[in-house]
Amino acid sequence: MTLNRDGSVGYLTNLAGRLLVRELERHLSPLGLSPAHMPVLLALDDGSALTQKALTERAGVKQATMTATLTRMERDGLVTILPNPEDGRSTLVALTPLALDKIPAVAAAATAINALVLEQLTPEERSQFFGLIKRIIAVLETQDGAART
Amino acid sequence: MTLNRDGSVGYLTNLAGRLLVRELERHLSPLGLSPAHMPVLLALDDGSALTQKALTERAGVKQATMTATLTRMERDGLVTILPNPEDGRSTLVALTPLALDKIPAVAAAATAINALVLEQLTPEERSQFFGLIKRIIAVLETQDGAART
DNA sequence: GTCATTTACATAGCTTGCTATCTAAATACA
DNA sequence: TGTATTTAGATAGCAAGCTATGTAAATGAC
Repeated sequence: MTLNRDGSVGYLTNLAGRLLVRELERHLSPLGLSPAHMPVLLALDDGSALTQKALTERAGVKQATMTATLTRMERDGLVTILPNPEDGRSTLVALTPLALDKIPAVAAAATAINALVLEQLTPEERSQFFGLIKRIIAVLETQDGAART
Repeated sequence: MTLNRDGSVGYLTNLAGRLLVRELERHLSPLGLSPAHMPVLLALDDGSALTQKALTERAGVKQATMTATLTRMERDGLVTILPNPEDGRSTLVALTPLALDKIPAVAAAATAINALVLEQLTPEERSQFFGLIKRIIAVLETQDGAART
């Protein structure tokens, strides 16, 4: 093993990301929800409606991924997807009462996981971590945007 | 949006992880390789053979995930999977010459991505980041292990 | 006003992750 | 020795990520 994973930003960040998804999955599955639903739930938790495009941007996933996630959420009675009267190409997505009812429990799960991780860190370390990971995201988003050109 | 993603360890870490995978994918696809191959390639790059169990542990994925990845790699001529003469339950996995030939390019890709990200950070920030993410991983692995009980 | 381009979403097909469960070999122990 | 347990992989089935491509509506250029 020439390259070692202990010095690899990619390996470590990816592993941490997957472990966080597993943990969130454990909290959400009793609610009939899963991690990919989170950005949609949080964006629409005030009962508003957004286009698929807006949700795609907030979630940081590709458009086709969001279409698939929303299709499953509609199938499971979590969202309604209606034509946008202002633009025949787009749709407006809103949470159903079933999903809105679950919001408090979702918020509690998100808070609990954040706390589980952050309580290991001092306040200074927390802001270091947030600052560093956001800078890493910024570099990678630049690369990702450039690749699309 | 009651909870915001800017203060969510999960959202940010997961996003960074996915952006890193996308970047690695861009480097590896011209080689006929993909991100999930990396832990296998790095573990066996000296021509040695390891059991599937050992590879599973190094990659940090579940056993069934590794079986699927190795099956695809075998299909694509990247690994050989042979019965372990020492234990009839297990198998020994080794890279083929085709895969071994690609190792230098794989190492270059890994180094380039690491450098792309890390050159944005001061040496002190780099060690901060590694220290913090490893502590986060440690907490989550404890949770993950406990859930299996 | 018409045609080309752009935009929003849908669809197809793949990989990679997961859980749950099955089989067969090895190990433990009574 | 013989049965029970544990362990290593395989298999099935699903979710969620991706790329590439198709379709229909909106926009823009003339």
